[in-house]
Amino acid sequence: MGTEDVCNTGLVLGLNIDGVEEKRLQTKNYRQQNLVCFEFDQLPQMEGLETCLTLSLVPKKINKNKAGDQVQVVHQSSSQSTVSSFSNPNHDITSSNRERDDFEVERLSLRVSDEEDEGSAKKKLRLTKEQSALLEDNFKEHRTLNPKQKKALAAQLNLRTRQVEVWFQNRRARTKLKQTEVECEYLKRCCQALKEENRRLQKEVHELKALKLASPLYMHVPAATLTMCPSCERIGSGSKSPANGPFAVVPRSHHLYDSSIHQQSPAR
DNA sequence: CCCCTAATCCCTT
DNA sequence: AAGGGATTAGGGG
Repeated sequence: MGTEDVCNTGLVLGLNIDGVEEKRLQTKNYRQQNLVCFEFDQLPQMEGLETCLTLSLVPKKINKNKAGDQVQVVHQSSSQSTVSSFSNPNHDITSSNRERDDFEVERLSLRVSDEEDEGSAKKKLRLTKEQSALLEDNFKEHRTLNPKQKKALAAQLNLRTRQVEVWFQNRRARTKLKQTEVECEYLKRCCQALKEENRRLQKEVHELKALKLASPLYMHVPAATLTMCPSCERIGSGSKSPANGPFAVVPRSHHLYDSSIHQQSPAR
C-alpha cells in the first residue's frame, strides 16, 4: 500500500447553511483498506452553528489502522496546528505531495465558530429521555419511516432527519441482533435437548437389544406395531388388550406400555 | 438516486 | 465493557 492510497481520502464537503439539509462528509472507507488516515471532526457538528467562514478540519485522534500501524495525531483545539507524528516508516505520508496538499486544503479552508466546541472536544450527541421515548414509541408503531414521517418526527424531536434515520437504522440493527441472540440461545437449548434425547434413545436401543437377547419372544412383536404414548413416553404394542404377552417385561428407563391404558373412554 | 443493511468506529456512561 | 450515535460500503428497487 503506497502513499498514493494513503492520501486518497476523497474528501467531499458539503456545508449546511441555514437549515439546508446537510450533505454528508464523505471519506473513502479507509477502514477496510488498511489505510493510514485521519479522521476529521464530523460535519454534523456544524449543524446549527454559524457556518461562518472557515471550518477547521482537524485530525481528531490517534488510531491504529488495521495493519497495526500506529498513527499518532494530536488533537489540536480549533484552528491551531494540525501537524501529527507518524511512527510507521512504511507509510511515509509526508512524502506525498498530494496528501500534503489535501491536508493543507483541509486545514486552511474551513473553520467553525462552534458553540458545541466549547472545551474543544466535541461532545457526542446524547438523546434526551424524552427524545428516546418518542423514538421508541414511533418504532413500536413502524419499524421504518417514510420520508414524511421522518421529517415530522425530526421536527417534533428537534433533530435532523438524518439523525432520526440513523436512529431507526441502528434500532433495527440492534433489534435484529438481539433477536438473533435469542434465537441462537433457543437453538442451543434445542440442540442440547436433542442430544439428550439421542443419548436416551441410544440407551434404549441398547436395552432393547439386551432384552431381545434375553427374551426371544420379544421378536414376535413387529417393530412397526410399537407405539409411544405421547404423554408418558411409554412404549406400547398398539394392541388394545392390557398385559399382553412379552410386554410384561418392563425395561428400566422406559416401562413398556400398552396404548389402551391411556385412551380416553370414547364419547358415544 | 434513495434507502436499507451490515460492519465498524468511537464517544459516553 | 456496554450502550448507542454516527459513518461507510455495498446492494436492491
